[in-house]
Amino acid sequence: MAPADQASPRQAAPVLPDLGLVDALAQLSFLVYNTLAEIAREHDLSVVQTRLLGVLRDREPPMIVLGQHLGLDKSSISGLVDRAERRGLVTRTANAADRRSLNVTITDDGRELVERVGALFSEQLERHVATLAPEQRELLTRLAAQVVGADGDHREIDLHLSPGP
Amino acid sequence: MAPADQASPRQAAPVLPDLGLVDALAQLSFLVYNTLAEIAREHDLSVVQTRLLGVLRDREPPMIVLGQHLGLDKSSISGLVDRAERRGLVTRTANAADRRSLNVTITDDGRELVERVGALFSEQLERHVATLAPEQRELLTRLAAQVVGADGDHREIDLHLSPGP
DNA sequence: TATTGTTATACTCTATAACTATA
DNA sequence: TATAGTTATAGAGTATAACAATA
Repeated sequence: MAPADQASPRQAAPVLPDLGLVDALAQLSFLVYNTLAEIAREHDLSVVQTRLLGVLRDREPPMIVLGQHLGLDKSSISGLVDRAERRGLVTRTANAADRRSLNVTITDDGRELVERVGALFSEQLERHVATLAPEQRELLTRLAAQVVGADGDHREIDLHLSPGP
Repeated sequence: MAPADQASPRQAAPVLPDLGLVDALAQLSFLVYNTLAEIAREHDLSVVQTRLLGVLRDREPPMIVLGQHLGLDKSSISGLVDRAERRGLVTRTANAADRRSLNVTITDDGRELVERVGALFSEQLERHVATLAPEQRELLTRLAAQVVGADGDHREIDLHLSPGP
């Protein structure tokens, strides 16, 4: 490519679009969402399947609770778990306390898969923020956390990616 | 941070989760995405239908170009436009320069709808960042814009919501 | 009676492959 | 031949409604 003149991005100056808060947030979110969707797809997962596995990393909830975590109807969960189970990523297990209920458990394969996807997602996101200086990253983290923390009803994404310091 | 003591959120302090950058970004993005999805759904729109209308606000592209904007195969665009056209939100019009091609145009109804959804999305997002001080909002905007601007291939969300000052 | 989960049904969204009509 | 668009088909994902089993 290299259109040389016309718009000569000589070097560093990335020609930042002058966005308002709402547009900037919308575009950032879209970028992040697409990043996850793309990596998931490369592993034959949808975003919702990835979220399913993410939730199950540290829980073995009954179907109905899973539905609450993911914001889905129980009939949607049935199908979702069907497909994941068919692929050997999760299993349904009996619930000792209530015989109507079934717990959903991630398998070793499922765990391995979600960890791989999570790691790649994390790497890619790091690449996206690579132009930020350390203090800026720190700042962005705090601001994002504050906005998220101020929200009440909080659907799950829950890939808890950062291994933490 | 200042985690007060174990778990006594005396008052204002919203007990911010101590997230890493990646988790904070993921959760923020998820929050924003869900906000749009929910408002769209209340208007019988999916996120992709909303994006379709958003793109068409200032363009009348041929189907194939629409597919490039939205990152979809031409067959997916056919169906998408079919359903939107059936609802009277867009129309297909002849392309003078190439008789194989059809331009897609938003209707007045479509425009009205996407503007309503965009306004509500904007309001809701403003509510989400309401806990930020003006300088923080300014900062978040700049940081988000910088991350977005550093990205190359940029799929469209394009609701250009902020009427701008 | 109420709740947990499944199934039947219907619709959107997506892609691949085969097709038509232009170019 | 190559490109723009449609259609047929297949599958995921979603919800509503009706159902069975259990509480």
